[in-house]
Amino acid sequence: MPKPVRNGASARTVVIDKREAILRAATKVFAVNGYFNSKVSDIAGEAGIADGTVYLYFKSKDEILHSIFDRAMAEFIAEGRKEISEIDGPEAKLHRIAELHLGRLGADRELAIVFQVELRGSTKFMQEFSAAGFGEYLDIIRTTIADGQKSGDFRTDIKPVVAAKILYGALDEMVTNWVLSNKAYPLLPMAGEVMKIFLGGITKR
Amino acid sequence: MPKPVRNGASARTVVIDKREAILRAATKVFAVNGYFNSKVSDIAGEAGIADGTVYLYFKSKDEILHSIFDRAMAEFIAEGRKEISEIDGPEAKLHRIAELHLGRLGADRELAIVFQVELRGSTKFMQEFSAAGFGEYLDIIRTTIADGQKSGDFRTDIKPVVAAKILYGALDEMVTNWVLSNKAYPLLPMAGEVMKIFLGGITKR
Amino acid sequence: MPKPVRNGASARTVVIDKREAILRAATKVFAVNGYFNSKVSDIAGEAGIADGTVYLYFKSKDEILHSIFDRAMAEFIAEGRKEISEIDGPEAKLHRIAELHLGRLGADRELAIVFQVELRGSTKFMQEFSAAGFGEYLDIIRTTIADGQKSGDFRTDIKPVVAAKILYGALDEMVTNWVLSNKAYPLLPMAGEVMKIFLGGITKR
Amino acid sequence: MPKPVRNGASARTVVIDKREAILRAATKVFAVNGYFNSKVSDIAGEAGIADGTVYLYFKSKDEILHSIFDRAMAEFIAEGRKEISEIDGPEAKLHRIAELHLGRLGADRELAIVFQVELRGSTKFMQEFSAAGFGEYLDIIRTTIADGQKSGDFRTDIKPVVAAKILYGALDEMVTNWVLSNKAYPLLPMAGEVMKIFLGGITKR
DNA sequence: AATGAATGAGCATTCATTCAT
DNA sequence: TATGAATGAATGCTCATTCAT
Repeated sequence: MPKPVRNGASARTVVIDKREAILRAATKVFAVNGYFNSKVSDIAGEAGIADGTVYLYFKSKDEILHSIFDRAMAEFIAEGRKEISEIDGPEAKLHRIAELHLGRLGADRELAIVFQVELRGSTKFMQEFSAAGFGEYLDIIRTTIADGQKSGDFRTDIKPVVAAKILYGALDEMVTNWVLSNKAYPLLPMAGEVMKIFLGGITKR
Repeated sequence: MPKPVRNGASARTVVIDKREAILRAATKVFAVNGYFNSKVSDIAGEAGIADGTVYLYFKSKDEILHSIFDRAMAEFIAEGRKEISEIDGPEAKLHRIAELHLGRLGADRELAIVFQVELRGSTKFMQEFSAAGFGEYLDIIRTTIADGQKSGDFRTDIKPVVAAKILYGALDEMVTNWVLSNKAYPLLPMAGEVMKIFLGGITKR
Repeated sequence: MPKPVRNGASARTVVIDKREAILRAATKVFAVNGYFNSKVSDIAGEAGIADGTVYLYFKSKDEILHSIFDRAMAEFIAEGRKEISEIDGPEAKLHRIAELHLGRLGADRELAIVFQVELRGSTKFMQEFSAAGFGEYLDIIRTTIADGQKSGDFRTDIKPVVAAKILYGALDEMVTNWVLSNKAYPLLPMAGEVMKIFLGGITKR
Repeated sequence: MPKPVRNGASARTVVIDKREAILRAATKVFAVNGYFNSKVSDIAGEAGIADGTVYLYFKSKDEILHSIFDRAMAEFIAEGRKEISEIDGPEAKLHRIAELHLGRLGADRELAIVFQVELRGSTKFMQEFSAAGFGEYLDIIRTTIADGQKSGDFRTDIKPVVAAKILYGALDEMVTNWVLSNKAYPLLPMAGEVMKIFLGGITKR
């Protein structure tokens, strides 16, 4: 039942905006205080709405955290797939993944904090996380490496799964260090550093 | 409720034992439920003591988590230093570090869970963690790599700090994956896999 | 959402209909969940209107409960007065009252539940209830009994007020038992059972 | 592990006392405000303890209400059984039951309020109530009436179940009226009034 | 040292009511 | 009239910590 709309924005837009506002506010609040130390009223306050309103868009505090992850991970994966499909050569593809990974999180410190720190606050969540998007992400890397082996670019004496975890772990560590560091340095350039070593390790000589 | 003492253990020994018992119990409880979902009474119950007794050995629940880390990290570093001092060659040293890292955590799944998951539940804690032993651990790796560059074994176009983080990140990811995996596989052998790639990446050709 | 109107009903009629619909819906909802466990939105949903619309017809949730009682009690009393005025003899009059009481509630289980159970959820409400229609109802019974004493039909060594309460209590208990019983039996026939004993107790021998 | 006790009271006694204190406080608070309008902190305050302490003795607010009923009903039934076993003749037995019923509740107005009003605030509770002690109580009355029929004292053209409900309903109504009345009159004497009519109605002529 | 009963601050969530449209 | 999104006050319950014994 669409109500008359004054400007170009639809009623649906308003809803999306408020949902977005809550997610943004929650990301910020979680980043600063941690999930367990954040109160729902903090999130509502940050979003400029009443406490109860949060529950019109999310079922629980927990669901907010999940949504932050879901939304970001979906974008992450979609963007990743799209970009590497437009690039030729496994080395260039991996390089691009590393740039996307560090570029995206490096551009949104709060999101990075939630990803690196809060998301891991519980084994339960980590396992759901692992079962969901994370596995898919790791798979993109693994496949790219396997393709590189078939094309003769990469050493065949290494297991793609393991190599994928190593690359992910290296990138992840860059982010965690960056997040926890007090010094403000750009995260994106670390992609080159990581790839220099990683490609050195997997490329055929 | 003084327990009968078998050997000539002093009162001090009893204290140490009880402190140890609490830390062991807490590691187990934290591993299963997560830090925030664990009650002090759960820990006390697991340790077979009264709730209040916990506070004779630790100032707060938070301090217990810190102590778990402190104790493990101290052992970790001491053992690491000792072992690599007995080994010659930067490659062999790094290899030994990887083995120690995965060997130790692979032998104590509960400790591994607390390290990989619970320890990261708060930015605040992560920063303290970072400031403390973790930096020292990373430094051992960094120094070893720098030594390898001086000795001509490793490429000099990479920054030791970055390479150290990459190695740590790769090892860390192995542990996290192992912890979150439902399949029971040995963690230690992954050390070889990681080193195959990492050394390939930093060794001069 | 104006519904198509079949007959020449005025806007006023629509209002009355909606008010009725809310009361009917509320009776049903209260009967199932109890007053305190019923949400205004449940009532609105049952009535097929928006939550806010309820407040165009009733000032508060509390007022709805009052209105259910008021409306039913007014009907109850009016019908009672009318019927007993058409009947001769105090015994027959009391018998008719019992039949009306059990007949009416026996025909509307939901209303009966609200009367027997929900209406008594608060001392405050019970006192208002008592002060209002209930006293009037009891008075009809009392007067009939007093008349029977004057006419020489009933024993004069009993107080009409007490006897009236006893009859009301007996009928009320029949309803409560019927409401709470899982077995489906007709309530009306219990009127005869009650009167057999009650009249036996108050009739001159 | 009995701790040294100063006076004759055991540790167990202390617990019982506090549990009792909570039940007494809750009965008072429920009587004044009604169950749903009473806060757990009100009960704790009335009992002179901290809010959390309530939960050391009761699982929930709901359980407190149940316990009030359970305890009182158990006493009620035990006392009833004992007394009527010591009395001869069905008329005298029924008379004693009426006296006990009105005497007990007439001596504890708060308990009476909870019994008459709060206990009926929810269909669910009423059904549990019905299934539990209440049925047993009604059974005592029913059996006594049936015995009176066998002994030739009571009319045999009435069903004992129905007669039992009528007596209970009459007594119950006396209590409810007394509870809701603003005038302070003694409840116990009403027993005689009720029995005068009830026995008149069921006794053989 | 050890106990565990008692404390009370803290918080997610609900829902009656309002009001802009 | 009607709507239903938004509000925000209200509260049962938990659990880290204390302390009398």
